[in-house]
Amino acid sequence: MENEMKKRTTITDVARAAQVSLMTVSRVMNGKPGVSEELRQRILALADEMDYRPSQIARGLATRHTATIGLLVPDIANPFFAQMVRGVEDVAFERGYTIFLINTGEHYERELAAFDSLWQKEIDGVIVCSSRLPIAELESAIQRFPAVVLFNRELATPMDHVTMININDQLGAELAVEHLLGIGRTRIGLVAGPATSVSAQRRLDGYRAALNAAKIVFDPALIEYCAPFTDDGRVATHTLLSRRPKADAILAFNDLVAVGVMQACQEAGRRVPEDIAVIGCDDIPLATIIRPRLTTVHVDLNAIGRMLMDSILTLIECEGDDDPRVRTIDPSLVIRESA
Amino acid sequence: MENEMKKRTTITDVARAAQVSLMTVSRVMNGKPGVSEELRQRILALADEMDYRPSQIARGLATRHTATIGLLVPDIANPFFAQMVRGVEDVAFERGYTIFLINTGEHYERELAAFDSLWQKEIDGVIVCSSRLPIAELESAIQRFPAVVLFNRELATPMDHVTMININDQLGAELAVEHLLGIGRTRIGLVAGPATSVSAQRRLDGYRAALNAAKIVFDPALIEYCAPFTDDGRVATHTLLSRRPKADAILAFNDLVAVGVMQACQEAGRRVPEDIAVIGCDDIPLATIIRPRLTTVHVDLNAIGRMLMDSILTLIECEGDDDPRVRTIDPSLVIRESA
DNA sequence: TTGTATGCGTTATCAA
DNA sequence: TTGATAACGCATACAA
Repeated sequence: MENEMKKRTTITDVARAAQVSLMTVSRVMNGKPGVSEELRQRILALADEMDYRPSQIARGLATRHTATIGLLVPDIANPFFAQMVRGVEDVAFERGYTIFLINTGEHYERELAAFDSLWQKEIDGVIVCSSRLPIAELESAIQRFPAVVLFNRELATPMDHVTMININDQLGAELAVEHLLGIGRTRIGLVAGPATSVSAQRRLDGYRAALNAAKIVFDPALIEYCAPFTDDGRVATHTLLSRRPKADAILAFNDLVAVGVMQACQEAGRRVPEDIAVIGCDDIPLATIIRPRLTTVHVDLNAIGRMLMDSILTLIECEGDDDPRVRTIDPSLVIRESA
Repeated sequence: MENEMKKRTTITDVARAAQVSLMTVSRVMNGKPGVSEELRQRILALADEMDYRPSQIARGLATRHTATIGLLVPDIANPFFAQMVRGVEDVAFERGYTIFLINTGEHYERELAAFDSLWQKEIDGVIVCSSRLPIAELESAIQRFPAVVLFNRELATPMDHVTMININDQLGAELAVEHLLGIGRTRIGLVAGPATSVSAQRRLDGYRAALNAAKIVFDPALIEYCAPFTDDGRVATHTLLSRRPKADAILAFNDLVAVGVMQACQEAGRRVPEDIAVIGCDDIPLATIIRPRLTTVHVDLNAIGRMLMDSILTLIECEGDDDPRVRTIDPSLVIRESA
């Protein structure tokens, strides 16, 4: 069996067919000046007829630009990232770029290997979401790329070719706790997510700050860490509830966890929101699907994705001199039925 | 501002440093024979020290292999595809390949443009999920690629370099309807999804076949098409219910739609599953999150993703002579609480 | 306005 | 076991 394709038409083929030099065709394909309108039209028609498409990889070798971006996410199956990735890819497509998607799976070696792999592909830039790498490793991993956008990670020393975009998780948690306080809840639990997560840490900070502002003493027994999934949230909530049966509200690390919290409450004979109010984070589609509808800290994931891609493009194309290197996104609270 | 990176070390740099020719280094990096063990070790050490990584794009130009696969999906934000993509990417990573992800957004021109874009990147193969292109367009779009895997689309004429993998949606629907029949339901509605979807068509076929086998006459008024999302399913169900108030079961196009069906039933004062049994399709994570837990037609999305990537690799690497060009995946019914 | 020579980083081919 | 040379397809710099 031979599955040899018919050879791809090259710029040379077109030049030969048009009886002109390579360069004339090259100029036409790149829309550069210096070709008579008549010739231009003739070549365009011919190229189209011959179904000629310039090889991006030959072009890349010559120009050092591949019109290609690396996108690192912990897990595309997580709706949080899936939604963002869609935003990234939409903008990429509009602007003629293509996305290399890699899942790190929260796995150390895999993330390092991913950087190496992308480096070999000579990408124009890389967008790194929620990297779990230690700060030193991360810095050395990204420094070699021409442009970098870091999502939900901060660098000690800002670098010229990297933009950092962060969700103000602390503010989000504060808004949530303030709302809970406002509806009269004072024994507020926190199902806090992974202890190693930067976001989790920032949300804990916000939680404490809001309690502090209301002069409520912090009770460590109201905190329970867990993996960022529904069932883990459910289990963690049972633990929390058995330790502090009088809790009258719970803030969850994310919406997935929040659903687990609600399940546990129901299993423990508590009504949501009457007995226990529940607030999630992120506002993924699930939040409006579940009953009671989830009150949650909202961020526009799709818009963030678009922003990530926009940012890396200004870094690449405009050399983005007058562009802020640090950007933060303020979430808002969406009040639905669970609190 | 200059964000010029330090130049990437090339094979020439390493050769010069090692006082050998390009070719020797090339042989070592590719693990090819014909280099003395001593030299090999010396060069390996040197390359490592100099942090040398071969440029995949130069290599691609020389070999016509880019270790790169295109992956077309309608929408990565759809958990069905997100889960599959994760499986694809996992295998790709294990095998040293990188994935170009593109969303077609169910949009005609965008899908065509995506094929063009991937063609220019000189990918080694493309995995196409649930293409919405008319058959002729699809065939002409894929024929130029060296290897193609088609998911949930069938070609009239099997081609040598394309493998087709399909979920047996008809069987899935049959299993669901048979179960419904088995628990005594006879007025079974179908919230059928998009009329243009191949899967929807196949599920309708299965639905009719199962009714037929049970000698129940087909009632078109029990069918309602809708977009494949929760709220659309909810609306469609209200329509269906107002037309056929005595329906005692509903099969939904997918799990998202099934949740909408359950919501509509509750809004219409029906209990699930007592008054109306509900069955979904796909078994996405949501199915076990929602209450009552969703009875659904199960497929292992992650495994399918892995299979897609495996298939394209055998097409590429083994020239897959003795490999079936058509493969079908039989779903199974997972009985939980909603039916 | 058009063309020629050269190089991008790598592998393939052939020679030593 | 090693090395020199020619591609791969395109763009840049410079000539005509």
